[in-house]
Amino acid sequence: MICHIDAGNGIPIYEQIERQVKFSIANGSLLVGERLPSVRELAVQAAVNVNTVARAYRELQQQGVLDSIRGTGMSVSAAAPDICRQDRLQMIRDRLRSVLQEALQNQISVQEVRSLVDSEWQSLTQQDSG
Amino acid sequence: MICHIDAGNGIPIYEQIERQVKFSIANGSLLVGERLPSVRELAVQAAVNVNTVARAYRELQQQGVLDSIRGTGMSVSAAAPDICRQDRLQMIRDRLRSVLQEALQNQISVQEVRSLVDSEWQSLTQQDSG
DNA sequence: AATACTGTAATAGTTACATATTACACTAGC
DNA sequence: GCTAGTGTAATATGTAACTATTACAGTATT
Repeated sequence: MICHIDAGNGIPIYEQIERQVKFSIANGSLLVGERLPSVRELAVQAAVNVNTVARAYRELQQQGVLDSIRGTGMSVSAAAPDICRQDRLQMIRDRLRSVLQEALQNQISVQEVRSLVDSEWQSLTQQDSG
Repeated sequence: MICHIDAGNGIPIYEQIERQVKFSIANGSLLVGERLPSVRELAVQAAVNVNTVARAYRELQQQGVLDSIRGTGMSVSAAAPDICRQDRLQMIRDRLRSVLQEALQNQISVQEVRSLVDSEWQSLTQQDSG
């Protein structure tokens, strides 16, 4: 589990962790029953406080994505893949919708948006500089 | 000047106001020399505190977009259209980039993103329910 | 002068997020 | 039993954003 935290995107850190765990499960990078890194371990790796990771794990447990075994750790629940595959595109869709809404309200055309998407995607895939 | 505030998009209110003023100037909805609504007036219209509007206006003034005349109000500066036209797509681009970055990091394809853009755009243009 | 409007400023209180620190309860391995 | 590792919880601190309120300084109109 590698975790990328972007401090400048307006999404709380604990939520970014939640999202990335869900994506990893949807991808198959995390399998049912597999152990997650401990809160302390992930906190160090992501340069973040233990409480922040704990909050992410707690919410994922409440959503039924993770099983918590006190003293042992967190593991991917049996129901997790279904949940996460369902959420996979929806998570992106919601963020996208917010941007498109602003664009639409301010007289920006679909063509301009499409063009921005393609050019930015190309810029991101050429090299992971950002 | 009609101002749409979205409480759930992670962007501070004062910044949303800034952006919408800039878009309006870039669009030609606000012309050079034109008076903006007073801080109190816009605060009521947007259901927001006066201080929040004042902060947006102050920052726009510091960027050279607005001229402030104490006792009279704020007006669109001569330099504003150039600045705002330059920022127009860039503001959307930056938000878009952040979403695309998350999509890319989590194994979502360009095709899927393009499809989301088109379907969400259609959903937004069919009727302004959001 | 009086009034009503401007922007501006200062203060205080609230909420959300994140941090640092300490402690507790549980489990596994020796 | 001891130790080292789990998740969990409580407390305190700091910061950013927002609100509410009050006050002040300038301008325009009457």
